[in-house]
Amino acid sequence: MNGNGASSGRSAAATRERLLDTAERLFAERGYEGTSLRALADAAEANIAAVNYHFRSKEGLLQAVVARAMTPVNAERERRLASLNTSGGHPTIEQLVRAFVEPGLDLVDHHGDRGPAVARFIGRVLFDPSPRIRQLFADQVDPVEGRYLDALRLALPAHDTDTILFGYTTMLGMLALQQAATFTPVRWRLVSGQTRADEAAAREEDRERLIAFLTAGLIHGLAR
Amino acid sequence: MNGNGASSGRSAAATRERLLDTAERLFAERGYEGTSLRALADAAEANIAAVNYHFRSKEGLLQAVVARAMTPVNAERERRLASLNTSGGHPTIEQLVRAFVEPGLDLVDHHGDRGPAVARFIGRVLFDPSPRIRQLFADQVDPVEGRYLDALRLALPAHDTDTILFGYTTMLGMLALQQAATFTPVRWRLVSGQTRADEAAAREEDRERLIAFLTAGLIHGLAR
DNA sequence: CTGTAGTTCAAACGTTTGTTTAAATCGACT
DNA sequence: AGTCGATTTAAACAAACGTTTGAACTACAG
Repeated sequence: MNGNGASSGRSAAATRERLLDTAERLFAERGYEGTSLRALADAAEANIAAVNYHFRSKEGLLQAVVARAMTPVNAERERRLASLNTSGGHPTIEQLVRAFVEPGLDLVDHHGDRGPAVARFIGRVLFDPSPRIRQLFADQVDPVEGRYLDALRLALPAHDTDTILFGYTTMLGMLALQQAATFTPVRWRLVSGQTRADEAAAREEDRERLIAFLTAGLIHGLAR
Repeated sequence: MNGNGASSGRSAAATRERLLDTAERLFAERGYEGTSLRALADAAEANIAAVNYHFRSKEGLLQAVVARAMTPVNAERERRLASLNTSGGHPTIEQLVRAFVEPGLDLVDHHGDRGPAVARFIGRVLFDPSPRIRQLFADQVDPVEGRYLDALRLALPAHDTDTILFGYTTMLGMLALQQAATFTPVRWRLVSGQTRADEAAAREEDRERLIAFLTAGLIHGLAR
């Protein structure tokens, strides 16, 4: 048997990795349906058939990209949630918000150059119309989701299930929204010529804004 | 000249209307790219070429659907904004939120059977990956958007431009989110068998929740 | 009845889509 | 050197896409 895969023409069996990286970037920029396998293969400097060889299909590739991006996020959320529960006393709303939102936002920082692409990709997937794709994503997030809803319920004992669900959905949606960063009115952002450094600072500001906004909304913005 | 259009095989030149209604519904359910002209024509009981005859192209059809849905929303927003400005004194945050959000949410109620489809359609368009589509929508909303940002700035004089933009983007995003109603964890919603009446009641509750959440976030959740 | 403009229709256009095939090429091991 | 399994490649596949065509059909005006 061969075992690893250092192979032919190019670098190694890094073809698989290149396909993942490129898919992540193109799916983030153009969406899943908007990205053709041919454009993807070209950009990855690979053959069209390589996609069907390494992953089963285009959807298999999507699943792999989602899994690679979400696995660490899920783990980190689980870790933080457990840490909050064992540290005695009920966690505060802000602690819960941070435990959910920050692992998502950290996608950007923990992946070097690929960071922005990963985050926008996940945001896009969340908003995709296709039930198939949403199901695919839900399967990845499902287990942690249940525990979070339970924790939210404990932290907001005065509210009914619908209200809790609204709060959770809002948190999830606003996170995805910020990750997709899709429709900030462009003119305004471009008024001041932004440098690379400015972008990083703006991201940091937006992170705290998001957490503050969500915390305030959950505490002061839910009926009863 | 002919003038009107009562015509051949079927009812009238209601073909145009049927195409608009069907496109609205299918675009809402499957997204723009996910809807083929053939499936659309079948569902509308029309010929494929009818789309290119009545509208110039598939994108022309999309533009027509967006315009039909957004024109009254824009007008209503403009009307409310003007009414707030002439009634003396600065409008409150909640008044501003309502003036922006309610015309959007009213889409559901003001269109009879088509209501839910219209709202979800607009939500979907807002989250579409394609720059073309987002541009198309921006062109419809642009003029009112500027006036809203000015009003927000006046109502929140202590905050800088970035913060105002964050607040506006959040408002826009959460409205679209609720309109798309795309990723409420399905299991939870279905725990209690919901009747038609329950859905209407739940929508009314979500409306107030959204307004309260946004108001609270804008007042208590923005730094400085 | 004839003429004309508006609308519908079946059919075909040329691309592009995701997927499959079968041969070529590779590195590792005996 | 030679075999084997893993990988890459060019080529072709059928299906679906948005769009265009030209004839058929409708209704009304003269």
